[in-house]
Amino acid sequence: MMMEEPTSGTEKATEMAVLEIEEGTIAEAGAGGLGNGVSRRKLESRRKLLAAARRLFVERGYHETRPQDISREAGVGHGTFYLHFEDKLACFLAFTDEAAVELEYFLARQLDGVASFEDAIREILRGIFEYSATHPGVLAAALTDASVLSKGGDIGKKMPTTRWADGWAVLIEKWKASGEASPEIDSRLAGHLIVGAIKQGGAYAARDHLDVDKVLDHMTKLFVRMLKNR
Amino acid sequence: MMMEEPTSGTEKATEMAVLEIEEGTIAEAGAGGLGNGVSRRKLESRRKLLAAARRLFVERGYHETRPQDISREAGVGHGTFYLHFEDKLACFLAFTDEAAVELEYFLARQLDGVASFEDAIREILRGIFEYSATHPGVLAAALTDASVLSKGGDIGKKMPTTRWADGWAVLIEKWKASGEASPEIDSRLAGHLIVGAIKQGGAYAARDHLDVDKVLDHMTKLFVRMLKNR
Amino acid sequence: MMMEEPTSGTEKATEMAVLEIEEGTIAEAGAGGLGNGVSRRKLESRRKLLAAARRLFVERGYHETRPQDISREAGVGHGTFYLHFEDKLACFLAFTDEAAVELEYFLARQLDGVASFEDAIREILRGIFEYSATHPGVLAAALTDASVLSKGGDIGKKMPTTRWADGWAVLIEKWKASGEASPEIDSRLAGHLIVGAIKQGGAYAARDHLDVDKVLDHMTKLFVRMLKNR
Amino acid sequence: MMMEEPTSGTEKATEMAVLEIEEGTIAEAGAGGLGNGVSRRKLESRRKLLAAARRLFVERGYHETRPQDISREAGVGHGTFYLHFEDKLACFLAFTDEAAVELEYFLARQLDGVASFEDAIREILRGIFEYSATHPGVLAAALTDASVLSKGGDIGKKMPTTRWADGWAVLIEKWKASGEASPEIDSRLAGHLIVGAIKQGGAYAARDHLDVDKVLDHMTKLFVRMLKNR
DNA sequence: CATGAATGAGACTTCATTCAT
DNA sequence: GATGAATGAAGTCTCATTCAT
Repeated sequence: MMMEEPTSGTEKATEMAVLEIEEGTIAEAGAGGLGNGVSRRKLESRRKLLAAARRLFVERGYHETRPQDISREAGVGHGTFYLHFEDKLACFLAFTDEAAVELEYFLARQLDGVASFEDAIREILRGIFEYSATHPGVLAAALTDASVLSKGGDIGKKMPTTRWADGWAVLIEKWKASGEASPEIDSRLAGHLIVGAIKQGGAYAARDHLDVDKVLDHMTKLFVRMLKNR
Repeated sequence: MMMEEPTSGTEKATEMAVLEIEEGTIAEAGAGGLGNGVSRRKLESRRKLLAAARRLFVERGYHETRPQDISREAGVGHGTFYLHFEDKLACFLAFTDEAAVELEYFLARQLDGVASFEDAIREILRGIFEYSATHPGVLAAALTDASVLSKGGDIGKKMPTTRWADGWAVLIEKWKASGEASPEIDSRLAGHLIVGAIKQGGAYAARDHLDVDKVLDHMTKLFVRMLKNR
Repeated sequence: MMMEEPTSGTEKATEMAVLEIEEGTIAEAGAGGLGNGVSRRKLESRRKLLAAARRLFVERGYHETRPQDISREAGVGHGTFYLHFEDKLACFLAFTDEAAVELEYFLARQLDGVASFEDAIREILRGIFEYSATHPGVLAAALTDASVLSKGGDIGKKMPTTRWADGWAVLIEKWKASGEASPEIDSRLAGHLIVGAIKQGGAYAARDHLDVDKVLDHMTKLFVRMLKNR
Repeated sequence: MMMEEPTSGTEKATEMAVLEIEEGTIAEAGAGGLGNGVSRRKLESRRKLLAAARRLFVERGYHETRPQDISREAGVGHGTFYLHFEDKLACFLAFTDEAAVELEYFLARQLDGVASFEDAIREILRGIFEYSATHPGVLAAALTDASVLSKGGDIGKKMPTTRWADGWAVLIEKWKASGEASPEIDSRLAGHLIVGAIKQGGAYAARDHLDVDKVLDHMTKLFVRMLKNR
């Protein structure tokens, strides 16, 4: 559910989300007539590269994907890759960011009009699982440990893991304020624990082909128990 | 224990365990002549290689550690590496197993005579944190995602992550039986969630230099809340 | 003295030399209306490119300077480079020619009204050293070995080295005719020796931060000794 | 005479000189039985690589010679190159050193029993020209400007140019002491001038196919005039 | 005429593994 | 059993040049 082969159905949603973002950018670029042609061409290349990168990073993982493969898959020259990304790592981080933005956008919808704390947790998890179902392997790939990416240690960029942990922390703070979550919880730590648990649990569920609904149910219950004010 | 898979009770505090075996060997050697000497030499090489591998895998990670480095660090010839390990991956898995065994042995002590469920969780976590303090980086390295290790996908071996998740599952089952943990918990899933949470939480705590005791306290509370029967 | 950072003082002289050529062109263009605008625009681009090329070839050397760098430094598009120069080598040779013309123009002034043979040598050297002081690195760059420039061997163009060696040969012939220089000297060979000596000596003086006046004095004496009729 | 096509006659002398040096090394290694086998194999590889490097650097120049070409020419694997040289530059410098040692050894013979200052100059030049005749292109290649070799500027190693300039400086000092050379000469500067002159003059003579004996004669005369005490 | 995105051959270097000694 | 020299496929990235806009 959270790993393995990329599907065809995937790309539609992906491209949609990406398009929306890019449309925004283009829209911002404004009414200019000339610049847009150039810009469009370059953006098109970048889009193709990023889509190819996503496919390959998901399918093969970071170390098994060569810039060359990405270029070929994207149907552009080898050099074009380096026109858009400083290096392989930058490309991976761009993929990772894209996935994060995409999931967050996805979740935002999921949470629309959700009232209770328990429902929110369930809907977020449901969103993640649905995203994982329609974008197989993307989350697993995007959550790749930063430590295996760079030679010199720190990357400097905020990886999705941290980003999402922070997101959870914000939510937990809100629930603490509303009295739904226990006031004694360290929300940042709890955020990290939850993200770690989701990552591991998702991988386990995918590997052993567990029933998604049951897992969702269970995880919801466990997280609620962990956080709920009593 | 001559080649291949590292052993069960063996690697106490690695070096200690090895010493014990060697003492055994030496004792045995008593009457023996040639064969034993050879065995000792081989074991000695393997021990040095494994110790070097651990140092380097911890310090630099899997991809940044080359068999040559391990051999040099161990003070043996490069070819010797392949007398003891089929390939680099096998060596890493041996390290990983060693660390798992070591931690389990460490935890076994920690749990001696612990009665209540809450105390058990606290003591296990305390054990993990203490082990991490005395063996910095080892757990993080040993928990390296299987997906970044091999080219062809599956490894076939049970990685520490799974192993420890199973361990937690067994404990949870026990606690369910004694009525301390909620009967409705899926212990295997919960085991994975906990391992993921510990991994992520530990990395977060280490990265941000959090106070270990506070983290320990918090994590204990959260896990207890998650599991406890009410 | 003969190397290092390009200065502002440089550009004035450069532009002057180039301007003279351009003025000719513009004058020729005469009454034309449209053509002139285009021509001016094109010349402007070429001038900017050449100035940028000089800065970069001096600062980084031939192999470390890419056409792209030159274009960016010149503030024109990358493609524009190839509108003005057949390839990178042609651009370098243009730079080299420009420097040669410039130095010759510079020296012509220096030699105005110099009578004796010894004074002439001293004034030429002084001119070279002054030029080097106000155009740091330009001569060193312009004297780059032809052999490191092209893949296929010969370049076909006369490089400054040869050009200047020929210049010295002409002078020496003159001095031979006037009885000041020894008649038995092979002036072409001597010209090359002198140019080689100046190049090497200048590099040495620059590298070791020698006192310019002393070096000038010494070199003058040595060359005079070498050539003088006795 | 000092450039262009490498010949067959070349290699014999080269290898001889190299062998002598290496025999010395091996001899030093002493009577050891075991180590020698290994050492011999490695030295053999290095010798083949260095011979290949010399051939290619001479024939094509530094920038047109790839490590890969050197390995193939030497009949060893690509990786072997990096077993012996840290990088391409290190290999070039090794070649350069070898040539310097070789020429110095060559010249030492030439100078045996030469008494007068004029004879010494003539014999040194004759030695250089003879070396150039039997090792075509080697000196021109070895005298490659340090500035075109490395990206970051300084190399740190003393190039043959400097080395030989220093050699001349020592000789000139000696001649000054014996009263043969003018006492007012700055020997270090003069050394550089002479090396530059020889380099340039040699290149000119080679390019224009001048008669070696005439050039030798002329250069001797000019240098003697330059240095002689009167 | 001007632009700058695109190109792809090819540069240098690394490293897991083998094999002669 | 031990050694370490040797291997060569593969990796990442550059850059002189072209060409669609």
